[in-house]
Amino acid sequence: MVGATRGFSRYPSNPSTGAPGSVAPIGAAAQANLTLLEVIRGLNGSSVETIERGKTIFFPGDPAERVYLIRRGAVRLSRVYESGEEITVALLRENSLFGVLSLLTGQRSDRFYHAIAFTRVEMVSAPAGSVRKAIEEDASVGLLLLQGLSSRILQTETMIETLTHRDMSSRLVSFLLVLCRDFGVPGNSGITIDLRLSHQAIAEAIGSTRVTITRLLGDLRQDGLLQIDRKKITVFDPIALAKRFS
Amino acid sequence: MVGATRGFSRYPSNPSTGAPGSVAPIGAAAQANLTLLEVIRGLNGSSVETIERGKTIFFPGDPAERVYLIRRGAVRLSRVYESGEEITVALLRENSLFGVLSLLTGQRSDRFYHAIAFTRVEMVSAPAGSVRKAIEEDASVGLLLLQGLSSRILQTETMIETLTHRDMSSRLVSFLLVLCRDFGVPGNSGITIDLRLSHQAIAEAIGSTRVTITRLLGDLRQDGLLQIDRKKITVFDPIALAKRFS
DNA sequence: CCAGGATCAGCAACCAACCCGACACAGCAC
DNA sequence: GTGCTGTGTCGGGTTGGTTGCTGATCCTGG
Repeated sequence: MVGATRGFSRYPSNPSTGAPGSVAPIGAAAQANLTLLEVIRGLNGSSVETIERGKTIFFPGDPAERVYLIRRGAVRLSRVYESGEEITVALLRENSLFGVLSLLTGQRSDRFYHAIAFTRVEMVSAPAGSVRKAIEEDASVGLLLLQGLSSRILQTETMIETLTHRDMSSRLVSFLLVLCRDFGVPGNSGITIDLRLSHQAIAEAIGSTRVTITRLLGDLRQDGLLQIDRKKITVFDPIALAKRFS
Repeated sequence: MVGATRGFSRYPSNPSTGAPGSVAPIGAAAQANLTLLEVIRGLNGSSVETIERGKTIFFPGDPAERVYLIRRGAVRLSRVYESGEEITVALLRENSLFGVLSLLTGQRSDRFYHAIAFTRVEMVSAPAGSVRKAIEEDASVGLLLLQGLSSRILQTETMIETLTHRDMSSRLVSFLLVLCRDFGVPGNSGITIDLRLSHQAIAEAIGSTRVTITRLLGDLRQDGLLQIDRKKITVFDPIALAKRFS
């Protein structure tokens, strides 16, 4: 253990959450080269669904009985308050697990988040009971799930990092970098975030307001750091953007 | 599915994260009534350690090779920036798993958080390899870990909720409620948060500054909502405190 | 293809919350 | 005693929330 002054980078470069679908298969199910997706699809009571953008996957208060895995698209977990205000708790990408609450105990429990399709979503799901049984029958299924959940935790924790920045500019920059990591597709002029993001949606994710996001995005665009074309943001150079931390 | 106007509460009352140690044992290891703690303690290469308050458990940059479970006390995961600024990513309580990064892939990876004992900590740990092997031998171990991780995710997500509040007052109140949930011990005059929290520590957890926390805590105390005795906060009535959301 | 509505982006003026810097003092350890 | 850490307080200045309005863009159904 050396001192406390090693290379701490502000750019979220968690190696393990870098590439979607990077979960390495290990164990018996893996020997057949099964991915988590194929495992879940093979379970009793599983289903494959396509959900249109904006449609609800589950409501708060619904019973938590299934586990979901995103095959394509993005899902937004949010919390709705009495005031009508809504905040985004997580933006889940391909290969993300959600609805894991249902795995927690044997007892019934209810969803407390609202899950909506942020884009058109293809996903597979299975009853929590089947998942539990599958784990007992084939331990490598447990391992796959474990790895999926671990990467969810890392994702969520980088989001916490983003949210503890005090000034909104840093917060926005940090969030954009997270989005590049999770939803970025490289192009010839930079990384394009493959989501149609309204300013309002960004505000709800980082705890700000629509007006502020408009202003800050305008600044970043004027400084030649990014470009917005039909609600899709292209970050020209993530490294340069990362220098924008205050 | 009924309408969108059901009882959304701002008070974090996630049933499944309510009581520490509420992970219900299911499966083969569980038939011997094994808890996650006993399972890990029984693994090859496991160790039981006691860490003094303020001591480091692992540094960023250290190789990620062990999985930890807190038996007693609290652990702080934080990120240190070049500027010397430090933010808290998670405050982990008894029965929380951490260091799960090491489970992710077969390859080597490095810690990117700093884990320090926030109180005196008793914990058990085991090499990631042993944990993997244990899962393969006994599937119910996987289930136990899965449940541990699920509850970590829920915990982290409520923290995100806390951090998306726009005004610091709401953020502080929300954080205090989270602390009551995770570290609260009921007494005759309310719930006491069993941590010695400096204002600075709170600021680092909710993305604010020491001065602001001092002011806001002063307000709450003056309004008869809480009491601070030798750095331990007692919330008289969480419900009343929850009304303090702006 | 176009009309009409809904959602979204951009802008300005106002104002307060809160960050910053600075300082004084209390408690505790050594 | 002397540090050290933590708490309490005060102004000045700025970020960013709020409100309100306008025009652009997108979507849908005729």
